[in-house]
Amino acid sequence: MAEWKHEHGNLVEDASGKLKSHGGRMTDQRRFILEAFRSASEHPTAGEIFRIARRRDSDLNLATVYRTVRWLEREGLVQARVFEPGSRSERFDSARPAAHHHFVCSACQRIIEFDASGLAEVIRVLAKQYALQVDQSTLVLHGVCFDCRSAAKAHGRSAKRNRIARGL
Amino acid sequence: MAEWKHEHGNLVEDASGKLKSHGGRMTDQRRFILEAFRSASEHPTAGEIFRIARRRDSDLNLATVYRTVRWLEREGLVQARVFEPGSRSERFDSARPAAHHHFVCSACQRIIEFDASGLAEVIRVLAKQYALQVDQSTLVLHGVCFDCRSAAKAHGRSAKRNRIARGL
DNA sequence: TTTGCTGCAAAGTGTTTGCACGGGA
DNA sequence: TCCCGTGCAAACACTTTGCAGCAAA
Repeated sequence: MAEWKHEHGNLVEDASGKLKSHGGRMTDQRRFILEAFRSASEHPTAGEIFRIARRRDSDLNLATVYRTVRWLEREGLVQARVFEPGSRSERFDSARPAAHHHFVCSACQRIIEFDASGLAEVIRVLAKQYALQVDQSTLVLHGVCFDCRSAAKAHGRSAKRNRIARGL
Repeated sequence: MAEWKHEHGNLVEDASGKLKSHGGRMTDQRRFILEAFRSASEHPTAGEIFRIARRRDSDLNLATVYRTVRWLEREGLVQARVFEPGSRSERFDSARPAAHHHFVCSACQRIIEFDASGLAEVIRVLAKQYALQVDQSTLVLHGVCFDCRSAAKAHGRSAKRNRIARGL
């Protein structure tokens, strides 16, 4: 995975561009939200973005965060995802062109991204076999990440301590 | 896919078994819910199960449906899934031992199951590469199914008419 | 009689919407 | 001036929970 915390690239600039071409405005709130998105842990929820952005504008409202992420979604700059039923909140993911997939650690909740190049071939075969037109694929793996496995092996270093070590 | 509507097998019997071994009771409500599950379209929501089961017991309550499906989930007989963020409800899936994956048709909303045998190898490689312990994998494909593609090609047979033809 | 299951209503969570105000183009 | 974006509160959709009564063992 090289770096589990990947670059969100130029979300702010991309968004500014989209705004200009639609007669929209780059307000302080939007900038704070975009920056929060960028500094948040991977795949933040609306609430997580809100809590971070609010540090810069204590009057910021959750509704504004939702409006902004939904707008980013419409513009194709981010994607909403639900990684597990039961955790009822959507997580937002910078929608990069290359298909990227996710591993969710059931111990520390970390979400690791990866490219599954081999998957493309599997899907191609399936599409042919079942005569499907496949537009999008989502692979989510659940299990235990390397750190948590090492931790468990080492001895009592708990998933909780892993989370804390990562600042979550 | 052989048959898109697969056998839910003996959900009722399986459930009875689990009930007996835990001192539980097979009530009418539970039976109606289990049978509704079986006769429902693939991957029903709690609401869909409720609407069907209520035809047999007009006093049935949604809360009872939720309690029952959550219990089935705990017993490992069904699995909750969210196929698309934005459709806020969970869908329930008979949890068969073999990993099975899903294709969601964006035209007629049909959910098609398939076995992706090739996927296992892809995952094995990923697990090794990233040093992950993978316990569960979920592959969801979005696109257009064979029927809807044919329909579109044939001429105006709409996705809606497809749905109706399938009794949804 | 004990205990499990139910219906009901209320609460809870995450997300969306109507509205009036305020500020930028 | 126009109208976009905001905060606020209410509405929403889905799911869960507390409780009292009922029913099966």
